Amino acid sequence: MSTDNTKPSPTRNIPEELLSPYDPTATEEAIYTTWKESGFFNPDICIEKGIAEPDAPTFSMVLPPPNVTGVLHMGHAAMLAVEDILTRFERMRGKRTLWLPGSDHAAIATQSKVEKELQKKEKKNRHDLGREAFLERVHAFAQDSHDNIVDQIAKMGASVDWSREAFTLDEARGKAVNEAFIRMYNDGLIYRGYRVVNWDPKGQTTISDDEIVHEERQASVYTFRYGKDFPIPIATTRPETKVGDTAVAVHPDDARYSAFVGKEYDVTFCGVPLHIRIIADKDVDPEYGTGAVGVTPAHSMVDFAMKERHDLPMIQVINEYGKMDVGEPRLKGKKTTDAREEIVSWLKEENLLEKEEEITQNISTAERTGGIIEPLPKLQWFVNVNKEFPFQGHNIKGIAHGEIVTLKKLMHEVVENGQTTIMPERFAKTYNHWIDNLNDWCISRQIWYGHRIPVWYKKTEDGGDIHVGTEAPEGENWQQDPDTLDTWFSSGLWTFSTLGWPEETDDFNIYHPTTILETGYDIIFFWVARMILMTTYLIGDIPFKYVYLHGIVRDSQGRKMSKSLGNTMDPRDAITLYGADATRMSLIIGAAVGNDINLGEDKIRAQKKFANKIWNASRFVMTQCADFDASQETILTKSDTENLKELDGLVAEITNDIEHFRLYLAAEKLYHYFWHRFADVIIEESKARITDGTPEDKHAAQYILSTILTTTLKLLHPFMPFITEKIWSLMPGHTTLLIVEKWPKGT
RNA sequence: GGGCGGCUAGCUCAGUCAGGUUAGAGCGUCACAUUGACAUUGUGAAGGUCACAGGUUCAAUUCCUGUGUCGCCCACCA
Repeated sequence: MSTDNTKPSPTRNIPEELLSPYDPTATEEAIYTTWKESGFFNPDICIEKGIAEPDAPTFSMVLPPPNVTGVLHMGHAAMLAVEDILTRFERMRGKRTLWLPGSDHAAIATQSKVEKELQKKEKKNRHDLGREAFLERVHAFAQDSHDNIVDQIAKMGASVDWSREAFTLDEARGKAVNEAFIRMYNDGLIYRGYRVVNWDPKGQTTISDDEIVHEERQASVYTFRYGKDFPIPIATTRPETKVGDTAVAVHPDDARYSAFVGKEYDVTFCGVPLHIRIIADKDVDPEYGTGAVGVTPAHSMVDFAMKERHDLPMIQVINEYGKMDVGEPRLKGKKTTDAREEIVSWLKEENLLEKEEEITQNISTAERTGGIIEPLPKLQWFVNVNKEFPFQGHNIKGIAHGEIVTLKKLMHEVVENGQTTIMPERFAKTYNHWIDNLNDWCISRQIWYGHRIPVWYKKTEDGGDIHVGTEAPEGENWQQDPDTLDTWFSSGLWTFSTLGWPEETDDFNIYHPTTILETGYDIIFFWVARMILMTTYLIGDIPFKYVYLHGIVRDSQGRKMSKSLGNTMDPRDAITLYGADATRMSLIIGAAVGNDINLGEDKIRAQKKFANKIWNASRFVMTQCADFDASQETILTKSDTENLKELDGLVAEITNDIEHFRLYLAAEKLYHYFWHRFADVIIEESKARITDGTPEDKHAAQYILSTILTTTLKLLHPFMPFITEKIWSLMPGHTTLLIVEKWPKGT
């Protein structure tokens, strides 16, 4: 430092630390440690220390548990900022405030990540290691990610109660998962069924409908007949599946084909004998293609549904590896794409192909592995969303105890009756639409990392026994189901599994239902809907009163951040360069509920300047008020009174905005007020009064400055916790922490 | 195919889901000033037919209808 000491020093009364420009990196870690050690993140300690009354209203929220697949991105940072603002606000308002952290094992995402690494580094797959050894690897990876994530959450300043931290795959959550599964099984809401499911040949597991991503591809659609004498031509994009056809469906009113309905034909299709029945089904669109559909019950969900309606046979011709599984040597063992070519050339040879056209079609791929979904018939576990059962709870408006309901009905009801409010409102429509089109949820996965299905099988002479329970029953040879549960099954329990359920705990009684769920709109189906499903059924109550959906953080041009575009921004870098406070502010300003956030570095830099402004203004006020005597009588001028009135107005507005989740507005107003009213005008005007004014005038000016500073620091604290806490600690007479100061009230 | 959202200053967005004087902010740009809280500064300026077209109204960026455009979600017309 090259500070020369020759100048008269107006700064002699301020603490050393305030002299240099604000340096977030030097401050933040120590401040976070102070908070953590104070215990104020934990509501029990707040009550113990008199910060919150024992009977104060509660504010509770779970942290959407980040996946233990790596590090946090800007979207997480935005989420943490919003949630921490709400938490700090309510804590300062004296509520019993709980923000409960944790992480998600993210079954398939984590496993496939570890598998990829294993393949890349050691050229091994999970079977080379075996279940136990492989799981050890996954656990080590998950632990590592977890530690990183915890560190990042702290760096953002999140005031989560670490003493209650949970993990979706820990022992306590395992109990909740088993309890939920067993109850649902006993009520007939979970069943095992042989159905066509979404099979991911790459990940070698089933996945749910929601884990499918549609991708547009060019494809050929072929119009042909099974044989020369077959009366009806059909069209398909997947000729290779046609060796599994057992019917041709036409519309009941289609005059062209009505004469054939009910007839049966035997043909040999590319060497494979087929027995085809002509059926009439209203699901067939007579306008499309030839108006006739080849029905392949084993390899198409719609066709499977037709099979159920018309009692057709089902022949599986493709196996789990996406290879043909039929006797004909031309096809057997071939990949589906190769088999397709074989069949097309066979059709040409036989002169059966009538037309070939190019179309764009949507192809189903697996979200995590990118594998192309192969619909296959498999014996799997499902949650039945349409099954009727008597409602066991008491806390859902409009539904009486014992009333016959379905899971769909419960999910609809709590949003419709206003018990749970989805924000922004438009997403309630999306939510309802999703429920209306919801099919049974396939919850079993053929992967190793996750909650093992609590079901036991035993082979017997006349088939087998099944037992649903946490432990194997008495007797020999019981084998647990090798499959694990969809990761969202355990996250669906998150609002209450984290509070000790199924035990009757104080935490559960006090903090459930939670006040608000803040999460990204991209997981409204995966998670929000599943939580509502699980909670309404298992608890007979809502999981949360409000759902605050935030958008996606994009780059400054509105593009999605992605590694391939090279426009990603690591929150850790942003924090290092500009500080956590600036990073938080940049993610809040301009981010209305449900809107995507365009974030450029400029925006963060601007907020760092703001932090510096706060720092310097505070330093100035402290200097000027060093000789302020609070015991002296204050005579305010008219403009002083107006300034205080304006401050009161600000307090009221900020309070109102946060209460209504308009954080972006509150942040902008604070920014504007502090900089352009307080610093630019009020402080400027005070300068002359303090240097040249009468003692009374000087005193009044000092009173105004310190009052405004004190109040604005409180208002700013939820948004910029580190710098405000730091300044607070440097102000004379402050021995307590700003984090638990009382939120200001307008007069 | 169904549904949803955006379109306001060069860029990113506000405009508080109850229409009304010169439509706001940040960043950027330009000019000037200042080293006595802060050059991470101050003052000032330029810059907008509020996508377009109809309609309702005394009055529309704001309400209604339609069009265009960009984007998103859902959906196995084989």
